[in-house]
Amino acid sequence: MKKTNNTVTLKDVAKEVGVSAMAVSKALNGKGGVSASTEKKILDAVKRLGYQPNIIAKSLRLSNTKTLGVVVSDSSHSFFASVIKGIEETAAKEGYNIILCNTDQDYEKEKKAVDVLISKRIDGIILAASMLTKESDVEYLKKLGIPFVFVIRRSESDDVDYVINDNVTGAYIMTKHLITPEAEKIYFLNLYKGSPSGKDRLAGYRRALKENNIKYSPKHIRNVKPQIEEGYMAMKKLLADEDDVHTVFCGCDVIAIGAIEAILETGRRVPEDIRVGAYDDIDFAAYLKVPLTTIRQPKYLLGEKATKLLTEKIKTKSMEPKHIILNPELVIRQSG
Amino acid sequence: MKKTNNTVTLKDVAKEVGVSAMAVSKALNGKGGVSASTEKKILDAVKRLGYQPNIIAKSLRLSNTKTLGVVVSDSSHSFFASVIKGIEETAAKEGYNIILCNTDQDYEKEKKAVDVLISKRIDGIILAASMLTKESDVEYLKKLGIPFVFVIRRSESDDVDYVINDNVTGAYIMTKHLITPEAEKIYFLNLYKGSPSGKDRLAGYRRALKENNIKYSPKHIRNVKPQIEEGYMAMKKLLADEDDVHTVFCGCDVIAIGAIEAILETGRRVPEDIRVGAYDDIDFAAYLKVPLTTIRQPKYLLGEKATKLLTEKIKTKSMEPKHIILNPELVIRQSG
DNA sequence: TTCACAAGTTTTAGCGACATTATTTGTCGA
DNA sequence: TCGACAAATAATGTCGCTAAAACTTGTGAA
Repeated sequence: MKKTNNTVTLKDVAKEVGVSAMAVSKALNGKGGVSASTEKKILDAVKRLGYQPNIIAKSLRLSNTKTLGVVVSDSSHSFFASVIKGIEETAAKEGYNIILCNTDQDYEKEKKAVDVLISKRIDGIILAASMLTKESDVEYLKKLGIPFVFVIRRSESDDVDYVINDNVTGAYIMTKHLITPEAEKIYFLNLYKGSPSGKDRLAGYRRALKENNIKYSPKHIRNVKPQIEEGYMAMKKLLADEDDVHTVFCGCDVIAIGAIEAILETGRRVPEDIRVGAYDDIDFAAYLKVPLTTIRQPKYLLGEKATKLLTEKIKTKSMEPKHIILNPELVIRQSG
Repeated sequence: MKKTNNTVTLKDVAKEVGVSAMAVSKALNGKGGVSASTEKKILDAVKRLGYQPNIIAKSLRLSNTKTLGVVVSDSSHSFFASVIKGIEETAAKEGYNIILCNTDQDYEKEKKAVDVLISKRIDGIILAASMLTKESDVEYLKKLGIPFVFVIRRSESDDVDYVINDNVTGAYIMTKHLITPEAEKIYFLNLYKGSPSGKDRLAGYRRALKENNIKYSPKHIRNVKPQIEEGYMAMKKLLADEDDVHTVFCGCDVIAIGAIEAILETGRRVPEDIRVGAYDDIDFAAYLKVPLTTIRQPKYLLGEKATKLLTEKIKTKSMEPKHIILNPELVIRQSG
């Protein structure tokens, strides 16, 4: 194949200066073994010719790509987008790029995404709000032979790395906050069934109920996908089914937005008629119709910590799994 | 270097089946030239050994990476995040991955990001809300020798590809909408100075004023960065400086959110005391304290069109630049 | 039977960088 | 002046893949 584009290679620089390709390589990587004078000449020529090293070739030779894979269900979701920002910026600081893949909460799509990333020989994977949370999925990931870290959502298995917020405590704090002498029951529009975060939040919710002698009933729980529309529908249905809805804990801010929309539509007020608690503290939480009382997850930090953990694993090739669990924080605004 | 990980290569598969590596390559790429029987044997072995082609090696050989670079000022910004989603999903459909880079609105950082992407031999670049809009920047990009497409924000030069919404018309429509018999002036918290989108929106704004015999004055214009905080501060200052603020056109939704916050804080009402128009129609625009009357940009579509344009350019190696200009749409809610 | 031809298959030759090994050069003491 | 040794530089081979060229077959017409 003929060289169509004007790409400058190591060899070109070498020829220009009148040295071997190896000398150029050494000079550029600062490994020594080159005299100061030739190094200067080489660096000059590099600048003059506008040489850009071909990282692909380097990757093949060195079998690392300085690239991380990031798999996420929906990169446009406000909360995820903030985490991704933390991932990207931290990765950049550590000398990595990220390849971003959306999975649409689709199990098969996520597996395919992982396979593609493996093909592209990324150095590690960050699974953000992954669906691959089962033991068997973790087995699958381990066989791939590259480090990976869960973030936002943990896996069922504890034998892997993850960075999450303390969902049990977060839900506990919020539930406790929502409990008042008058509140004899608290409805919970929890995350979708099977979500590990949802399970943890349920545990926190139940603990708070128990401590306050409120009877737990599965009838008060609904499972909802994290979309405004879904929150709206779920709330609509809840209001139609029950006539004692006065306190609702929503599994995430987005659900809460939909839920509040549904509540207001019926002429009821938030929080006067129905108090609504949420979870996440997305960027717009304070600017909504009813500013959300919610549990703040350190979004950016989640991404940052996950990335640092992953790059650390890549560097050290350490194997024992770490769990980083960040503290949630109650943010009281108006909704509850 | 010794092979540390258990990576399976073409050669391994070939040996397993008892054919040449070439045969395996052909079989996998469906190029023909392999008998049906050996093909079957090869495909079996591939599955059995769990072979994953090394795209890095393939890239080096074929000098394409099936990867696009996406450079954006802030990937967590709601509007940009939606565009990126469109980019990523479309890219995936076309068989590409994306490498995402944040630039923080920093000119130097953006240039560096482009250089890294070039080093990684991506097949094309999408510049989303880029700072590299000057003629000289375009020169620089062209010298790189790979196709690139601007999206969201165009460059000064018309000699490049871009996909934008019709900012002139959008601003015109909004301004016209804001003009009433009583409104004798319309303040404009426009995008930052030097932004091509800002210039276009200013043009649309002025056209609407002219058509309605309202005198244009630079005193009514402020330049604001697209952040809530900045919108808040700008509005605060505007209210302090002027006592005839009754209509404000904000350069984007995020600015409007901050501006409305500032207005409400002074005890004034939106839209009763001050009408606020915005631009973008971000995902949460309908759920804010004062649901935004705004100009809808087709977010996802911007990303989709830009990606299709870029992959098309890569495929055909066509050179003449295309401009895709999408229609903006007035969405009337409550703010104005 | 012989030969032309096509289909199937293997061989060769890189893509661009760098680790490793081989070679040249330069310096200095004896 | 010579040899020894270190420093600088060059040559070679490889990462895994595939385009192109070279080589085998097998088939059917002459």
